[in-house]
Amino acid sequence: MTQTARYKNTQEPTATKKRRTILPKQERRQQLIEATIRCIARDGLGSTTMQMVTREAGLSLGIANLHFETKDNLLQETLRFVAEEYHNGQIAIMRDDSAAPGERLARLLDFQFSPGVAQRQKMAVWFAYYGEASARPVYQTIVSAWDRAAAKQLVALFGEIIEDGSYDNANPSELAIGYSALIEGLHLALLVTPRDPSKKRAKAIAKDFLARAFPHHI
Amino acid sequence: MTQTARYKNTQEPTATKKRRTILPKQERRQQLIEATIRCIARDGLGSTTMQMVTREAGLSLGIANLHFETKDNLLQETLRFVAEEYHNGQIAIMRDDSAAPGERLARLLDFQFSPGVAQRQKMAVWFAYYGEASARPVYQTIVSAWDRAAAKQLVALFGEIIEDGSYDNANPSELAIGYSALIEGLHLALLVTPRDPSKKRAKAIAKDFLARAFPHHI
DNA sequence: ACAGAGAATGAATAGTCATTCATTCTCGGA
DNA sequence: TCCGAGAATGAATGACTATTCATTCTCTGT
Repeated sequence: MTQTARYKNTQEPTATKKRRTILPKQERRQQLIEATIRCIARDGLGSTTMQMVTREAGLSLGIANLHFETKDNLLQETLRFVAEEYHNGQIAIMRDDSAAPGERLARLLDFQFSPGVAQRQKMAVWFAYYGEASARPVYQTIVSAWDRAAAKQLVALFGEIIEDGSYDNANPSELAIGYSALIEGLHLALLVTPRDPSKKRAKAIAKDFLARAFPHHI
Repeated sequence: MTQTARYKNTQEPTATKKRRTILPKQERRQQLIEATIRCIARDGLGSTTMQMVTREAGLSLGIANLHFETKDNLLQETLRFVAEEYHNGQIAIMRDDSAAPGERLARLLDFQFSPGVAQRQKMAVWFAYYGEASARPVYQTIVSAWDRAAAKQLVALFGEIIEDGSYDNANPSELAIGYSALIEGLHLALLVTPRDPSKKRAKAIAKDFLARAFPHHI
């Protein structure tokens, strides 16, 4: 077969053809990452295809390979984006010296159950990657770099609060691991059975954990 | 091409051919489910193929379809097996009337961090399915049926303990959701970064949660 | 107005995978 | 010993998918 027939113009007389748009690399990449997030949330990491992602973005099949080289790379960059967003937000709150420790703690709790973070789409992406983490060390690497930084900040914040309130019997790093695990577990519960607990109740449960540890601050 | 050449015996003169074994349906099914668990833990749910599972079981490619009809069904049965094992164990401990409530709680904690439950392989399978849960309602259905039963038992046990210890300010269902979430979060942490926290430390953190809620019982 | 730089497109390619089923093998009962 | 039921095998099939790249389109600079 020759190649002469490959590029016949198949535009339908009735269909209005979408105008091809050109954007800077960074904007296209972000657009594709956001389409990937929606696809993973809707169809799962395992059955997300390049076709689905590019169609979701309203672009052509080849575009993702043009900007990310491979599917694997697109998925890694998507995880990196979600992980950065979550951990940057947390760290910024915890590092804000203009607020008292108790205030920072309250803001952290708000953030962790805010619509931006605790939305179905983001949590679905988060746990889709965790699900593959045991088989794909690169996912662990991407997340754990950010995780360590956030964990360090949380230990520091808890340390301040413990000193401030003279809480005996309270080990900041044990409490920090416990609190982080509780938050992840509550997010998972929200993802799997969103009605029980509700987001509001999940937040109240996390608050209760903090109130038991730091009664004078909550 | 005719079919005459398809079934030539290709046995190598040097290779010893494995004898074909025949087993009852139930044993073959269990053998395949266990091979599936190992594959998911090693390679991830997304890249587990029928070829890998049957090879892992030391059997032929067609055997899984013979016993499970489809791959999808094999995966569902595998999840069902893991979910049943975990939740049955929990429920049996919580329902054991011969032990005092505090004793049952201690046994539950032991169980949740026992080698059988908190092993890498099982946790990997668990979270692999959670990762797809938002896209596959059938996974939610399988897990949540068992989850509800275990949650109910846990609320009952916490209720007994609260009454027994006259703990004020303690709501059994809020505490039960919190405790379950904490355990899941700790399991996730063990899966993603097994060294930090260690299994021992994770258990201590869960114990600390219980000690804060029920100081006279732990 | 126009050229050319490079962004975007999508048909074709090459590879992988679940599933089927003709055939082979095993074993318990006759 | 031999037969038939049905368990097991694995080559072939058909469907699907990541990636490539020849071609088309858009826009900037002259």
